[in-house]
Amino acid sequence: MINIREVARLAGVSPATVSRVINGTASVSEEKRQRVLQAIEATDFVPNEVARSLFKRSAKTIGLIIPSIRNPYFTELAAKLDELATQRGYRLFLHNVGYDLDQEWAALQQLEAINADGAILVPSSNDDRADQRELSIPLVVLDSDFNGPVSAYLYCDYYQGAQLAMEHLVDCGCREIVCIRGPQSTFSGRSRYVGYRDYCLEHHIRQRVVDCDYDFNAGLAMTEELLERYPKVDGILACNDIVAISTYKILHKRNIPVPDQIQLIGFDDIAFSSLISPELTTIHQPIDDLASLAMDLVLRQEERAVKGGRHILPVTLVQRETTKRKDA
Amino acid sequence: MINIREVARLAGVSPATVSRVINGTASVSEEKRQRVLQAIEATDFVPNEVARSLFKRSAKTIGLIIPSIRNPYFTELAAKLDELATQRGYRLFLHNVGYDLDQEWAALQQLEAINADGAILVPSSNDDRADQRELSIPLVVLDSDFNGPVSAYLYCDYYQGAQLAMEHLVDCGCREIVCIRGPQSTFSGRSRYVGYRDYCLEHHIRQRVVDCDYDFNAGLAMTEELLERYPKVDGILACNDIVAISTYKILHKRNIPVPDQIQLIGFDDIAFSSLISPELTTIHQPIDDLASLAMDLVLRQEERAVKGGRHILPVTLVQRETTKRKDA
DNA sequence: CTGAAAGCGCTTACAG
DNA sequence: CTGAAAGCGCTTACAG
Repeated sequence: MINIREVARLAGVSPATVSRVINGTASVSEEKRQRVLQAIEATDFVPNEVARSLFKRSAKTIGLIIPSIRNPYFTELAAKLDELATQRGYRLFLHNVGYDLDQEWAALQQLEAINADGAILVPSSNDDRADQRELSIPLVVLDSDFNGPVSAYLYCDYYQGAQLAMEHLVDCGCREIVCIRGPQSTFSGRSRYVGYRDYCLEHHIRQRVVDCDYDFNAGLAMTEELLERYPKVDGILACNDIVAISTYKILHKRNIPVPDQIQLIGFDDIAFSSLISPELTTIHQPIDDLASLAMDLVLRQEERAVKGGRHILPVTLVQRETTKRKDA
Repeated sequence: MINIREVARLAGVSPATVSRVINGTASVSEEKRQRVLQAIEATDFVPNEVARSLFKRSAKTIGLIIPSIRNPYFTELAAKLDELATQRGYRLFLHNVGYDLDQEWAALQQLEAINADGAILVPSSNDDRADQRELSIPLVVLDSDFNGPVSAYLYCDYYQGAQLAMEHLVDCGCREIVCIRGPQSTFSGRSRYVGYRDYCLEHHIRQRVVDCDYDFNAGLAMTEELLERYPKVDGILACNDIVAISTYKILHKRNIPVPDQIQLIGFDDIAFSSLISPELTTIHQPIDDLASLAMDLVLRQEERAVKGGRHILPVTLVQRETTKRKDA
């Protein structure tokens, strides 16, 4: 691997001068500039980013830590964040931790160790302590609200989302609504469920709950169980779209008409939810806004830290084909 | 940010000794070891990975460059590769380049610049020259077969896959099969189409082709066009599963029964293809094998380079619900 | 077993 | 405008 000294030697200048023309950080006589440029050309020289970032203490990198790369919601978020980072001259370093708290913590440490300029964390669990130790880089936490020395919190109003969903299901005439709740160790799982629970409490509706992980197979299995346990169900509030899609699959297989016999609503509004047939009614999360704000927050922190700010984004109901209003 | 000198000072030893206990790279007296461990504990010291990798010339990182993070096929590949890398003590650095050749090239250079230990590239185009310059790190190219100074090539037998698909469609009684072909600048798009073309040539079938990008919206639009252009179509070979899913959506919307009136087959066998209803018949790619082999190849290269090896994996047809054999 | 020294490849004051 | 020098934070021969 060629280095800056080699290039300097070839061009007959000092390494400092080479550095200056590469970075445009000071004026260099046109003649030497040309010689340097030629030497770079001739050698295919690419400056060693590691050495550079050791000196600069910045890697021009933002880390993103997500619980699962197999969930399109996270993937869509990552795609948007990636775009934004690139636009601003940063790289996005995606860490997939597979809902493993140790890996999550390791990822955070690694980001710190590679001089990342900031990290965006979607915690694998709301109980974790990943944020408890003071980190040397700005940390924006998404989809969680635990307390810790974090730069900023950012999440959607899931509680409100669940209420919206329930209201809608009731408007559609459902009387026996069961909630397939996600992992209760998770902020999204918890607050969506609490939204459902409170709605039931307020309206004197009996709670009907089934527990489920955020993945296809769990969704398939739990739907079977749900039908067993609540044979008269006429409305289902799924903890997220991928589970809702699994749910639909089982209903379809059993020839249960949707939305005529059972109405179904998901959460997230991933791209697939409007691609399947029938299209899924769901609670839409403003992923793009979420990503923009998150990126703003991590990068702004670089200058002045406004610790612990809380930012809550609103959520909307998107009615599509798996629910139908009574009067319609 | 605390550094190794601080820790050494606290423990009353030299930085070299601290380094030795951290890395277990030489024996240290038990007493000093304890003092060092305590100092590390007390300061929450995390060694600076940048400095370390500057010295070692290895970042314990493998880069993965994909054209699009929004295509589940790439995402599933990334998930598997991530698992494998972690298992072997490497990080996976995912670069999403959005089918942009400049970004692809930049990503490769960046990986080189950060002392990555190797790169796995899924090229955005078969025409690109990303591999033309000698790289200083091992490069395994997936889903492409261009010629260049690459460590290894690895792809599935798409040509064969397309033939399998055609055979199946014909067995199912289709007479007017149209091929929604993917980008012809792409190896997968090209070889799948060529498989279709050659099958048609051999069996004296008229080619019916429509061009499409690898994404949902394109799939939606091109299916409309296809129906316009080939009103008597009774079989569709889609360039990949996400396009096939879009195609199904349009057929469903128009009340065209699948597979009774039109039979449909995809390519890739992403997780979603068996989750939608009806389940999609498709050509299965052995993603896990692909990932394992790719990881083996990049890492093995570290020791001795076997330049330009070509590895072709077989592909299988998975019949599900969007096709039906005549006799069935 | 242990420390002082040199070096990984850059960049930036500091002089001139 | 330009070079010599010091330093970013580690690690590993080299002595002892």
